[in-house]
Amino acid sequence: MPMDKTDYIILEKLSRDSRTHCTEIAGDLGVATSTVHKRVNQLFNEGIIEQFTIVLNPDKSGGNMTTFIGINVEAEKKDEVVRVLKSIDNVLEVYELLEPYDIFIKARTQDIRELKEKVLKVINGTSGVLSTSSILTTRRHKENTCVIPRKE
Amino acid sequence: MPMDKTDYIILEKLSRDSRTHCTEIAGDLGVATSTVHKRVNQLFNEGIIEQFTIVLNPDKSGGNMTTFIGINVEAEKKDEVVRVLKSIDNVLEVYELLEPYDIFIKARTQDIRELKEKVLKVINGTSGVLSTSSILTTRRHKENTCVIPRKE
DNA sequence: TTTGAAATCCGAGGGAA
DNA sequence: TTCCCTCGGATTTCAAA
Repeated sequence: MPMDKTDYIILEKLSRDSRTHCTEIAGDLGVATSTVHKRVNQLFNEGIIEQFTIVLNPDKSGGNMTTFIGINVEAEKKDEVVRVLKSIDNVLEVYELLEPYDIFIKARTQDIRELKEKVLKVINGTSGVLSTSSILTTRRHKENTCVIPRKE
Repeated sequence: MPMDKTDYIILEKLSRDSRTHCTEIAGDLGVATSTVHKRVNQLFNEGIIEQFTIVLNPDKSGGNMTTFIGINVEAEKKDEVVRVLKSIDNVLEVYELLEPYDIFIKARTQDIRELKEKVLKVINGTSGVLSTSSILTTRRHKENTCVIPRKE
């Protein structure tokens, strides 16, 4: 079933603060609390909401160094390399692409030392990896998790 | 004040599901509910927890095409370009770096058409932008928001 | 700081429109 | 579907250790 304007508003509010009470959302929308409650459950059961989570401040927790790494691999070992990459905590994102790399990842570490120890060393020690190319960032200006759908 | 093991466990549980009841966490930890409640508030007030949010399934909401774009700009116009980039909904992340680009961004769109219309057109129409280089991805294997700190 | 109890408020489910 | 209502349970606060 397709989402309507009410769903978009719910998603937008939850995205801003997932602790927002159904009561409050219902008040803003002018509908019953139980209606919002059911909508949220539906959105979750349909998989539109993947999960409720928290965003940690990297400066104060796991580290604030972001590095993007392009990886070229032997074609037949790509799936295995992807599996290894996904298992590394410091590797937050893993993508497949056509060129100029086979795989592209985003790593988050405390510093260069941790990047080398926990990420690069593991990658370069993985069978099938031909080459890596790191793009080190110096500052993070924005980091959102998803595009909030427009309320058409 | 530094985080202890209890805090790490709370963060890990909330990260998995931010709707987890304080009661449940308290039960697992063997402490009082009010203790967990206070800890969570502290973590939030100290800014360690940046926000409570939801993760949307890109396939079913805003789009599932991820593109990384390297941008070179005139040095004196960098800040202004960053400001423009941050304001684009489809640009989820914005980083500064030294080389081979001045700015590196992650964009999320429904398709290539939207990428061109809502992202590339805007970027190339921004004063100070010298060149852009797009890395198109074909598949998303993993996408986490943050490294969950280890319970030392 | 943690706790335990008290009071308020919310979430969850069922039945009617 | 949405709404109303109610019960069980969670959140929140605070005094005491």
